[in-house]
Amino acid sequence: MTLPIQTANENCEDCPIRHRAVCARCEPDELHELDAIKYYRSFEAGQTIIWSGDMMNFVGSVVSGVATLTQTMEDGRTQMVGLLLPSDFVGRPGRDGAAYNVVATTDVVMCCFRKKPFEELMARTPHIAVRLLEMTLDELDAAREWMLVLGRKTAREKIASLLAIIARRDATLSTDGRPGQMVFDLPLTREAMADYLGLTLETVSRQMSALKKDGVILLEGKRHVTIPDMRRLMDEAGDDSDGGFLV
Amino acid sequence: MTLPIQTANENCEDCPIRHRAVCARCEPDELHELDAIKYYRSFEAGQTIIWSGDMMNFVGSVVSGVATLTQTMEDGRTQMVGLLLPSDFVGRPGRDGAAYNVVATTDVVMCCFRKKPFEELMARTPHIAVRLLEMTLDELDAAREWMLVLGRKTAREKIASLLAIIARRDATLSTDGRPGQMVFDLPLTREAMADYLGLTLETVSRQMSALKKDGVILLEGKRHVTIPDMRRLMDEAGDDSDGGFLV
DNA sequence: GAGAAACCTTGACCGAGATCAAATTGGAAA
DNA sequence: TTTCCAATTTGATCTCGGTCAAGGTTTCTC
Repeated sequence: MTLPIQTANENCEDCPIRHRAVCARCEPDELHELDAIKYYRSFEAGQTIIWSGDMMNFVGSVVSGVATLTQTMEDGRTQMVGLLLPSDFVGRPGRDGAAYNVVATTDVVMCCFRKKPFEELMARTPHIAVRLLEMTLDELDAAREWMLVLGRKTAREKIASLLAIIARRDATLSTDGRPGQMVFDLPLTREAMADYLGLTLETVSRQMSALKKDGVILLEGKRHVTIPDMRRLMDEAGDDSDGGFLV
Repeated sequence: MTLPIQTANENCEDCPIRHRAVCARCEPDELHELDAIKYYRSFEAGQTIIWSGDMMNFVGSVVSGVATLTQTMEDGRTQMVGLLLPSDFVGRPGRDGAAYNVVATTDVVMCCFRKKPFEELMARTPHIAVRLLEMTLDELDAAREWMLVLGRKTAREKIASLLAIIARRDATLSTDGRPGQMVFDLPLTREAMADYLGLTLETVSRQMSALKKDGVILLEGKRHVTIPDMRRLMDEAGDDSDGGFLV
């Protein structure tokens, strides 16, 4: 499992672009040039950041908060195709139209660059493009991993897969520090989970209840989740390995 | 619809890398350097080119033939996650292990570069990385488009979506040149179609028969397909637009 | 051209997940 | 606290696509 979910930056000062998305190996003058075309934008929870089809005159990355990428059919069926977390990159150098809706699920701050100057800088600076290429290849792997989930897994396996991914991203070890035990708050509603998994929210709810009844997860309230045995959860997810979890 | 299916090169001499994948804007000396680390490999239909988990000491692109990217669960469920056609790029600069099986569905010729020198060249040559980034972003868009198909479309819509994609890639206009009419040979077995669509081969067969009965497609034999009305097929695919077909 | 082996189609039946329809919970506002 | 409303759970029923099974085609081999 390698959805585009990543741990927060470790050494970020003010803008994740600087060291994760683009400039891990930038020279000072390149950083200065990036600074010159950089600006920040804030969004409230629920607000749409980008509409599918919009002109996009910027690229950027998430500084804080969570946003989702979704595609929608005209009859309303929607499929989430990605999750944007701090340090994740948005936008396409070399293309103007946005391909999906980007919606803030929490309050979000983005660090943006005007597209034209960014592209020009990229054309002169190999490691910026190389870094973006690496990130994009990671996202592609994640999207393809998710195609297996969507195409071939059962509802129970889908839920377990999603919980495993979220746990990997931002679970804390429980207070008693039992190895393999993880605790976290779900950052998604049941409906958002359903949109991610290609299910209905009723099925999500039923499978969450089933996993709880079977002791695979513990629930306090609707959102607070404890995984007593991560290995067990991975088994339920049907992953043929540890899913990269222990790598 | 923008699966990683692309039309064949228009100006290719011997190696698609030269102008599509990497070197559309290469200087002569860069081309020469690429030549120095380039070699060709041939594969027979049915042969596995890369096993998931294998060490990959090369990157490259398809010169001729068709290959598939598949992921498999230990119980045998498999999901195709990409189709490789002439000019498509394979491999990850910056990563050693392959993430999926790559299988030749026809005889395939690949143009390969040893990974280390390729990475070094890329680190010095911005437009190589920029070009690969553009291609990878296209593939990412395609994968995400496919997530909608896998997660939210009905069996009939899935089949129609796949036919539309294949038609867009390599259909010829019919002899009478009727606008909107397209003719092509399916490059996939029913089982491969099922693996692409997250269905069983029986369901694929039934839906093909249904589309035929309803006049959406005409079949001669099992593989030769005529689309009398492309617009009608797009409607059956449930796409909210022309799916990029007329762009 | 006979036989074999893929490949494909069709039918009967079943079940996982969708749909429709109430409850129930829980957090925020008053 | 009480009310309210969105989020969630649970139940009853239905349906699409899966599963199992039997033939039918096409292609390859000898």
